This record gives sequence, structure tokens and C-alpha cells, in this order.
Amino acid sequence: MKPYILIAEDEDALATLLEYNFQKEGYEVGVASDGDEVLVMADERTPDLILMDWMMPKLSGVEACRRLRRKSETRNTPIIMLTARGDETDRITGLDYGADDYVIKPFSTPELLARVRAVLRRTQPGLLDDIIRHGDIEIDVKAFRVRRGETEIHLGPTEFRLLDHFMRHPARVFSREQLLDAVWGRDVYVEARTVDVHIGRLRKALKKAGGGDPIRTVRSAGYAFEIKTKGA
Amino acid sequence: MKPYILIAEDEDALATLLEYNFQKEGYEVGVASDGDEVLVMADERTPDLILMDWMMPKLSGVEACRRLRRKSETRNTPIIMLTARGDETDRITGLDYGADDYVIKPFSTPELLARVRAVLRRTQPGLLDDIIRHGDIEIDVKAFRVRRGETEIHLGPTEFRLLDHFMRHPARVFSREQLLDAVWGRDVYVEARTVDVHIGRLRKALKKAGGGDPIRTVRSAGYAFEIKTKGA
DNA sequence: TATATGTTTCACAAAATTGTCACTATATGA
DNA sequence: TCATATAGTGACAATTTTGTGAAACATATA
Repeated sequence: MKPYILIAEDEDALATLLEYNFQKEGYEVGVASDGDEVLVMADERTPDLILMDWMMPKLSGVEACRRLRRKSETRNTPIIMLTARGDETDRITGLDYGADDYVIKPFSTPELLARVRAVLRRTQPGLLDDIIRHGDIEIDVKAFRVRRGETEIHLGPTEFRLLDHFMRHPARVFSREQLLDAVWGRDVYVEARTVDVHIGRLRKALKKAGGGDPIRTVRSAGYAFEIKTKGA
Repeated sequence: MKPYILIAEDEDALATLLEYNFQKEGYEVGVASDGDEVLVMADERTPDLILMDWMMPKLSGVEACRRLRRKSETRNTPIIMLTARGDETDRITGLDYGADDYVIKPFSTPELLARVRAVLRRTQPGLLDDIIRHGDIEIDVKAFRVRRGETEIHLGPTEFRLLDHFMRHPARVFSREQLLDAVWGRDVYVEARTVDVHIGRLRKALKKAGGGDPIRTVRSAGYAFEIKTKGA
């Protein structure tokens, strides 16, 4: 539900600082300390954005960048490079290999955050929105509210995150495992069938506010959120 | 704290003129020169009011307007549109997308300033003086007073700052940690649950003056201040 | 120093939420 | 149509989270 940012930085102090600041800003953060690790971690969970140090052990930032561009999951994942001051050659090379933006060290945290937001906005429209609407259903993530038509809907935390996830990826079918990963978290051991129960609870809550069932069951595959929108 | 006005205007000469005049009038001013930049800047610091040119590069004023309305921080930020003379169609479209007022170019500076004051007074009471009001609850920051309806309420310093914070960010859910940061201070070591106790006291004090509980508990997330006002 | 005022922590009760299971309902395909 | 796999759902015990009174502590004031 939160945007997931992968930070690749071998300098511990900086990595920790960045992790702290991004978490505080509401992102989920993964930290990789060399080029190899970035690739592994990006494989485990596709990040919404990668922040990559130019100089790293094992595999340089450029090279990691190039490899990421060769995998279909990360082909379009935005990458922001962190580089030392003033190397124009690097700048050009990096952009060639598919970085989306550059930040020159040293940088201020607000500046970096702004760049990240700008890139996310450009590449993943809707990811940063905190009010999402589909048909007559609207959620406000900052206010933790759900409405359907005129009716306020109360959801438990899990149902809320579930709906949030669905509404950010409408019409797409998710397996129970994918939902557990995205909504519960990747390291929780929970029965897959538990998803069914929460889907049921979410459906009941949405139904109580009137209107059809926006969640489609895809037998032997999973669930998808779909709602016929009439107007904009 | 001066009101912060964000000016979105691609024509340099006009932008500079506006900046100068508003600063002279005691506002803090940010200038964005295209539609994208408005979004970025509004993200960095939520403006108290946005002055937006109708025609801008990259992202038109209307579109920027629409996007701003999708973020909870800027959902209610007043927007004044600057448009070329006489386009009634635009006027209607713009109001649809949530602009609060219109000023037709060319305009006189005093006229614009007056419009801005009017809109600020209407939408952000307490910004120009030090009184904030929501529903029947009113706080006077300078005088350190709280009233609900006709009743004076006495609050301890912490409860006062807590209410102040809530009323400046209505409807938004804050975690206990965020509240500690904002109300207690960045570097205080206090148990998160202490917030609960102060919320409880604040609630009790507000209840004693009659009316419903304006503080909403959001399980596993935090608290939000919300008061049902009937009119817009 | 005594008193008033306000803050923090703690402990326990109350309430909401969760995950699992058992059972039922429904779809699928031979 | 029947057998089988898959999904829906009510119940419930365990867990998590919140509300709150009271004690301990802190600070200012007379």
C-alpha cells in the first residue's frame, strides 16, 4: 500500500539516514549495500522506485541499472542516481543507461524527497494520491475514510489496506499469495484461506452501503476489484 | 506565521510583480512556473492559498487544480484562477474543478489583494487573525482561550497544543508518534500511550461543554479531529 | 514548605480485530 | 448427474489495541 523504495547505498551512515527519512515520510524502505544485492532485492519485491548510489562495491550503479533494465519487472521502474559532485561524463552515461534523474551529493533531504515525489508522480500517476475513487467508492488514505455514495463505511485495518490495494490496481487479478504479500507483509505466516475471510468481510461492509459487489472472484486464481464507472 | 501563497504563473514579468506585491503585503510567496512545478511545490509545503494562471506549460491550470484536489492536504486549499478576459466557458469549467474564485486579466494589484484576503477569510479563518474555528469549537491561539458554543473551556498547555494541532489539520489521522513529534517536540522521550491519556482529557473537557466528540479514534492508526459542519 | 496544577506511567477493563476451523454453497468437468 | 475442487461464511478463542482511574512525579506559586 505504501510506495516501496529500494535504497542502494554502501555507505552505512547515509543509508541509515535515508532509510529513516523515507520511512518517516511514509514510504516502505529496503536497503541494499551493494550492486548485487540490489538485483536480488528488486527481484524479491518490485520496488516503486530505486535510489542508487553511483559508486558501489561488486557492481557499480550504472551496471546494476543496466541489468535492471533487462528484466521485465524492473524495466520501467524509475531510478534516481546519487552521484558525487560534478562529473558530467557520469551524468550522460547514467542517463544513457536508463536512470530517470540525478541528485548530486551532497544533497538536502527535502530536495531528495521532492525529486522522488516528482519522479513518482511522473512515472506512477496515482501512486501518491491519497484520495482514490472508483465508481461510487472513495477512500481517503490520510483520513482513513471509506465512503460509498453518501454512506460512511467502517473497515478494520486489514480490510482497509485490502481495499486500498485493490483500488490502486483496479481490474487486476491477485492470487491469495500476492494479496498476503501486499497487504499483510512479506514475512507473515498466515493461511491463504484467511484472505477469503477478509474478502468476505470487505464485501459485507461494501454491500451494507448499497450497490453491487465490486470484488470479482476468479476461480482457482484469486480476486479482482472491478466496478463499472459511469461518469468520470 | 505568515500565510504562504503559491503563485503559478509562467509569464516571468507578472510572476515577479505578484511576488513583490504579496511579499510587501506580508505574505510568504512561492513561485512555480508551470503546472508540474505547482504540484511539486504544493507537496513540499502546503500553501494557504494558490494563485494559478489558467494557461500554463506542461499542465494546464485546470488539470493542476484537479490533481491538487486529489490530495488530502490540498483538497481544501483555496485556489484563485487568473484567466484572460471574457471566457465564460473557462469560468464554468474551472469552478467545476474546484477553483474558489476568478480574477480576469488584466487586474489591479489592490483588487487581487482584496480577493485574496476575502478568500482567505472565508476559507481559512484564523490564518489572518489567530482564531481557528471548526463547527462550534473555537480557539484563540494568542489569547490561549478555547470556547465551545457559549462555554469557556479550560485546557492544560499540552491539551491546548494538541487541539491546536488537530484544528490546523482537520480530518487527517495522526499516529501517536506524529503527535508526539508535533505537539511534544521532536526529541522528547515519552511513551506513545501518553498521547491516549491526553486525548482522553481533551475529550472530557470538550464534552463537558456539550456536543459530540470531535476526535475520532482510528484503530491501529491514531486519532483525527473531525467535526460535522453542515454547510460547506 | 505547603498547595495547586499539570504530566507521565502503569495496570486493568473494555472493545475491536484477527486467524482458523468447520460446515455449507457453488462451480467444474467427467 | 455425480464427484470433486474451490469458495463463502458463521462462530469463536486468541490477540491486539484503546479507554481510563489512580499513583508517582514534576513544576510552579503563594
